Amino acid sequence: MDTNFDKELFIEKFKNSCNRIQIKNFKKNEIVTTYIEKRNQICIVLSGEVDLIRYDSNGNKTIIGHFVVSDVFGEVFYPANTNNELFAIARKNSEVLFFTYDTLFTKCRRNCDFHKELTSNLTELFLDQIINLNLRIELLTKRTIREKILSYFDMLSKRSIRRSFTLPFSYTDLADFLSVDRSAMMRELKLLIDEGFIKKHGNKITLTF
Amino acid sequence: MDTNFDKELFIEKFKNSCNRIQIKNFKKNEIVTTYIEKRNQICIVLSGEVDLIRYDSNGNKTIIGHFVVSDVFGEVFYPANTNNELFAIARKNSEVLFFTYDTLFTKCRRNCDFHKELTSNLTELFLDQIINLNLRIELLTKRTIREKILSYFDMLSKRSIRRSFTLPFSYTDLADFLSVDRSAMMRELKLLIDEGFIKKHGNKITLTF
DNA sequence: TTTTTTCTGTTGCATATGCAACAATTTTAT
DNA sequence: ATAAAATTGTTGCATATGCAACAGAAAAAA
Repeated sequence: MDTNFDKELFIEKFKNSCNRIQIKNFKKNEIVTTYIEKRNQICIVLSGEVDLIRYDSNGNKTIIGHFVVSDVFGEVFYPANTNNELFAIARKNSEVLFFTYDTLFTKCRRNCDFHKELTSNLTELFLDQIINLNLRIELLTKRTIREKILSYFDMLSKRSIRRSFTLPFSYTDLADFLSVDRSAMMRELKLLIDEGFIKKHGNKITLTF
Repeated sequence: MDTNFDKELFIEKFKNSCNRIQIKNFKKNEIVTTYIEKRNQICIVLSGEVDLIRYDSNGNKTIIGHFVVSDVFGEVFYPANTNNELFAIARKNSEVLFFTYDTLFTKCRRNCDFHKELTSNLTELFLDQIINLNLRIELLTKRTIREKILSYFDMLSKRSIRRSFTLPFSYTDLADFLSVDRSAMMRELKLLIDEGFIKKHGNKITLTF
């Protein structure tokens, strides 16, 4: 984004100016929230990383979303009658800010002027989230495992401005994120290495094409 | 959404109050916009339907998004260095509103007070778009064609509040939307019919489970 | 440290899905 | 009205992917 909106600053302001919000800390692997009838809840990651998880009836785990600092998530982003059981889990020790969407449109007790700004800043956060979701859809609509892997790696490469980067996931989780079978993904990774497209040391990947 | 924000009204206001926006009409199958360096462009569907399309190097067509009245789309929702060639095409005769994201934060010539409201209303539009994208991701992360079909049908069923509904796509396009092979999808549809899960007359589907 | 758990890497096999191809039907254009 | 184009419905075959299973490595817990 080439706007001059300062997310960090916004979050700092958010944090200190309003009594309608909560900030909680979570240790690695703690459940941050479940998506069950907290209809208007919005969460913002202040530090750490949070994953949104779905287990289907076959026991398949899918990492629906992977959120980092300043990313927004929460049940408000799902339609009311979803029959999915989703839950957010802290992947690292994390700090998460909670509020309800309604809060935005009513004054808080202190009548803080933070509300004036909040809406437009929230627009920016939402925009970023839409961009993330579109990237995710780009990935998921790729037809083969190979294409999914390469798209994702390409994205990480661009993000780090290097041909090398460290995966934010274990390989097990990467498979769940790309929504493919782990062993099939490992097989494809091996092929990509053998064919000289990538190099791999632990969870560090280098693109060689 | 259970807010009292009136999208139709907002769009009407939008349409009449500001000189920073454009409204264009498109006939069925006309290209609405291509995603090439119109970096901050935002589009809103005022009437009709618009699809966002990607063709990959193998000639596979994917319907990345399907937009209806009050849905937002545009290049602003994609990161700058996307190597995807996307374009939006009118699926029916459509009316589309265009503006640039920057416009929001500068006054227009008439100094209309529409800007005051715009941001918060845009937040609502963005929120709706996030919900749509999350639904799409739900679909795409389903592991089998059968699950994708049933999830999608379930969604349409809930939306129409009936067990019967009309597909907004041809079957060819439905396959491109679910990101699967058409013939494989047709085969699976036939199985679903044979096993008594659904009924199908033309593009009208009835759930029977 | 030692033990336990999770993750990685790999393979054989089963099958769901993709691909190609075609006729029949429906829709759109002339 | 007629021709052209697109969609639907179907099938045989090839293969990419999923599934199960396991051993070794690494990480976490005790």
